[in-house]
Amino acid sequence: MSPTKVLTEVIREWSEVFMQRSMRDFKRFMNETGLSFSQINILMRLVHKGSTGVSEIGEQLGVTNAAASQAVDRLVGLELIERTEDPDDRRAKRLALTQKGRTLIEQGIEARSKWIESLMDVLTSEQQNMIITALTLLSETAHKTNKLST
Amino acid sequence: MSPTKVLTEVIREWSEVFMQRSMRDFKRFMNETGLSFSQINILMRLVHKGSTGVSEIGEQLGVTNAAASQAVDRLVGLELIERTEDPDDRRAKRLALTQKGRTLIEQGIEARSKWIESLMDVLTSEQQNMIITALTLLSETAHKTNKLST
DNA sequence: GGATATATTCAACCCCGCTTAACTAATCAA
DNA sequence: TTGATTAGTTAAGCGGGGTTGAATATATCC
Repeated sequence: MSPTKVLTEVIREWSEVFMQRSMRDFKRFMNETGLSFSQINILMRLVHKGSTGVSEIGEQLGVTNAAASQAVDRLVGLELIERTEDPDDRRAKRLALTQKGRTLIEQGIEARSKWIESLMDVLTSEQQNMIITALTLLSETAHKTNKLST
Repeated sequence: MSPTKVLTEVIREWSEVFMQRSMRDFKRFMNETGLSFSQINILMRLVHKGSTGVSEIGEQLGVTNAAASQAVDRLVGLELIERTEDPDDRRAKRLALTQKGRTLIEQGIEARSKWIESLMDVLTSEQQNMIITALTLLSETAHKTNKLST
């Protein structure tokens, strides 16, 4: 087997395992919070980007502005995000997480993290160190390449 | 900083990066295929488990059997899964992916994999090897512990 | 063989999230 | 200034996906 084949195979395997697990946890998170996939998507976006406008939300989700506006409205109602006027362009709105929203979404990320941590428990500290190095490298690379693409 | 702190911090960072990216790609996949979160969840389950009954589906999704039955029905209508009588217990149905369904969901996994592969492109082959080893280890560990919990 | 349990489906109903279309308000440009 | 564009909201309507409750068919138990 060629080295490239090994690489893609390993990644595919890991993606499948990770997705399988994530789906289950994510569904559970949706049920617990009562939030929809799109709503969580919006909150995640805001964690990552700080603040954005309604159109950008719609664009990322691949839905119309109307849909985005409605989704935002529900989240504002739940006090998970704040919607204020953009002082520079008063047509636009600035959307940002409330503390409540931030806490909630970070709990979701924590839950995901905990699973990987639990995997670590059965490994030796050398193995753990290697994985730490690997994941750090992947995160850093992701950040660099994200800057280019987004 | 203690070693444990480093570990949790690294994992949290990676989870956030990965989730952020996954959400976007996943939503895109949903839009392209026209499938809902639950439907994809069911298909993923079948990729993983081979074949199951309707009740198990409902259980995994945390919904009633009626809801699971309806969801299954729609997927059968789309020719993504097959529903046949269980010869051992003729009250039950056996659900399995069609070739069409299998292909579709594997494309989804492929898409997820491709992102990680693209990250690899900018790394040296030593770094790549380390990541391969790390992910292999994680996958294996996940499989082992899954056997215990499920 | 009759009562009970299990697996699934059917029927009626409700809510959410999406779409299109119409509307308001602010900004830009000639 | 006015006409076009841009950001966002609102309204009406549709379909998906959820619920409960009853119906159906098969299995199991005594």
